[in-house]
Amino acid sequence: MKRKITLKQIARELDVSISTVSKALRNSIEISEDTRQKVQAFAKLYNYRPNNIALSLKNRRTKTIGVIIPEIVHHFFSKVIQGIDNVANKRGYNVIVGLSNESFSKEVINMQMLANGSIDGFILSLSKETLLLQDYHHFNETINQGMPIVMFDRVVNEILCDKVIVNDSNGSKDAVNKLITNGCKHIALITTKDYVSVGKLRTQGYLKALEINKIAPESSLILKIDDKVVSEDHIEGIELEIEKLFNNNKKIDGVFAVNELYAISAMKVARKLNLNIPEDVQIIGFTDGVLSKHANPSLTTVSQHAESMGEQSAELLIDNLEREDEEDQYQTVVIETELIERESTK
Amino acid sequence: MKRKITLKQIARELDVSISTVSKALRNSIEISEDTRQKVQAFAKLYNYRPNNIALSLKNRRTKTIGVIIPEIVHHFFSKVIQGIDNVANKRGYNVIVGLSNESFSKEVINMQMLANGSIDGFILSLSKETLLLQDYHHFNETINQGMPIVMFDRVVNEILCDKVIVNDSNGSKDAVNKLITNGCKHIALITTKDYVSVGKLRTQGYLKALEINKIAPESSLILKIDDKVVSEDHIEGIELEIEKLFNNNKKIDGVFAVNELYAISAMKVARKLNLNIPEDVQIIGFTDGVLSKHANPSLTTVSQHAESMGEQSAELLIDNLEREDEEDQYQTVVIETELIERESTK
DNA sequence: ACTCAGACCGCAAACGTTTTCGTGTTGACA
DNA sequence: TGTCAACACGAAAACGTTTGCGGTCTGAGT
Repeated sequence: MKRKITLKQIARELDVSISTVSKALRNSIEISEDTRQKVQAFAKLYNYRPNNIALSLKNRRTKTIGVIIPEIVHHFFSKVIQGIDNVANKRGYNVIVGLSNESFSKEVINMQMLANGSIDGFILSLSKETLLLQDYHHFNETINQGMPIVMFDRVVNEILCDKVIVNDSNGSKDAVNKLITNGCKHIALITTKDYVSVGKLRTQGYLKALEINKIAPESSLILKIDDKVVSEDHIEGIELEIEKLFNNNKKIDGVFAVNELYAISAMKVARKLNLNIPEDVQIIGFTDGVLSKHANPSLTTVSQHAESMGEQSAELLIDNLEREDEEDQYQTVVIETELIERESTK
Repeated sequence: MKRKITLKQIARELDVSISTVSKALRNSIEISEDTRQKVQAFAKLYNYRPNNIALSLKNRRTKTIGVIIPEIVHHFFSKVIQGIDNVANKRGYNVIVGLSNESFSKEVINMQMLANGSIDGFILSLSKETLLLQDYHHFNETINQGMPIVMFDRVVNEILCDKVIVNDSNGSKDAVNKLITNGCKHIALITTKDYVSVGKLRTQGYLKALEINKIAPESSLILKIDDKVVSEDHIEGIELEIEKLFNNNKKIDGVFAVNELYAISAMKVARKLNLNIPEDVQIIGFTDGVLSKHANPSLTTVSQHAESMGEQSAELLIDNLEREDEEDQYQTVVIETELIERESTK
């Protein structure tokens, strides 16, 4: 088990100086053809590769970007990471991930761990707890230290940085519009509490669509679910709430849910109540995940183009990192959604 | 925008030497109470944190582990990453991910990028192409350079390193056994081509269960699907093959599929052919993902405890990294599966 | 007054690079 | 033979840490 070979070892072995080796490997004209060949041959033989850490220290850049997301076992977020990884690789960067688990303190800790030289910039989506507490000091601190941040999906206006968001309200509006043109008269909304920015925006889209179509919103048709907890675990609670919603509003003939899980749960409840989909009730979800695609019946849904979000976030960040002039002109990229029609609507 | 503060700056500001600052911050008794307080106060004020890269260079360890997986938009793999991240965080390590996209060359490139000092060790699962080509030189090279590797799930015997695998054959055997005790007489197997190690093992488990129950295997009941391509995209092809399987074997009353997608596809086909689940045909899948849980009917499945796999892989790697004696005694941890019974079986 | 032990602190090396600036050796040319 | 450019290479600094060692005080003990 031989350790990785260094410039110093090559130098000693070939009886030249370290600088000569370095220059020879970088094809400097300062070095004679002879020595250059000799060094390069030797380096190739021993499979020399410059030590990344040393380079990072010298260049004061790591060519690594840090990604912090609330959870990774989630179609949307993993798709975003895939997008990030695509362009990061293409542009010579590595990706290091941190999971906040929707917790404020883990988000802070993770950022501190990475902000001390390990990475050049952040791409992140805020944890629910952070959104709830509205404590954003850690973002401002890292930005003040000259480390750029790109926020995606769950963003917050108070922070000045690049952002990539989806047109949540428009997407929702279109979805609800679709339900209305499909003949739905009493459309329920299953959404999150308002502190989740995307939930709020999607709620607005729902209301907008009703307004346009001159339908009076009924508060009894709007169910705001509070899932501070990680979603996977308390589905039963969700289903219970949805069942109450249905039972209290027998005339519901359409459902718009702000995420996949809520939509699937609504489907399950509807089935339990012997409602046929899409004949008796039509359902549309948000986020085009694997569940929507393979559900039975498959779910009409609003696609957020997660991979594209990741790609654009990465481009934005790397552009910023490699920009010479220090002119920080932050931009917000808005990605349009797309309604993917499947079997849960007529 | 002030850059991150360094020891040198603190030293200059307080008119002491760099070493004094360093020692003061680490509470060395060499430094007087006075200066210690002064330095620490100043450091706290300016929110000093030691530069990670410099530390990595000095200590020749990065406290970072590299994870290379075939794809991340995949419940199993993301769950493994979550497990890895759990213990990595707990033990003070960061996680940097690389995606091979099931491609051999991307796997090699990714490993080379990370092996040059960026990380202390690897946790990885082989790409399908690597398994097909059987070219493992990159693993041996990194191991020879003193960088430990832990392989999980898709492993290969030729490489000497720690491994974490699931008891594929046993899990499959139990599943098929379950079908048999549930009354199934003609059980189909939907599996992968043999070069995928786990597919092969699960096939063996299927055969074993038949053997134990004195049922003669029929080759016409075994469907080996070749999906070199990333799975998401060509589901139609899969369904077509499965439909042929059903049509050619009208007496099929049980299906064991080596992954979730195949199982779901089988369900879809069965439904299309007006077969009731679980009355006419019972189905069991492998991998307890989100699809199985929320399918309709929900899918009985063999859980691999993905998160636990990730955790154990990380423990194994970090133990190895932090072990003083160089005694490499590689171990293979076998994780037992668990049959999770849901609605797709009686 | 001399010695000596602490107490307190700085120097310098080391980790592995890259790069600037020198320095010594050629050969050509006057 | 002396001068000077071209050529080939080395020394050293820098990135930001940690740490062994040596140095300079002060005060106490003889």
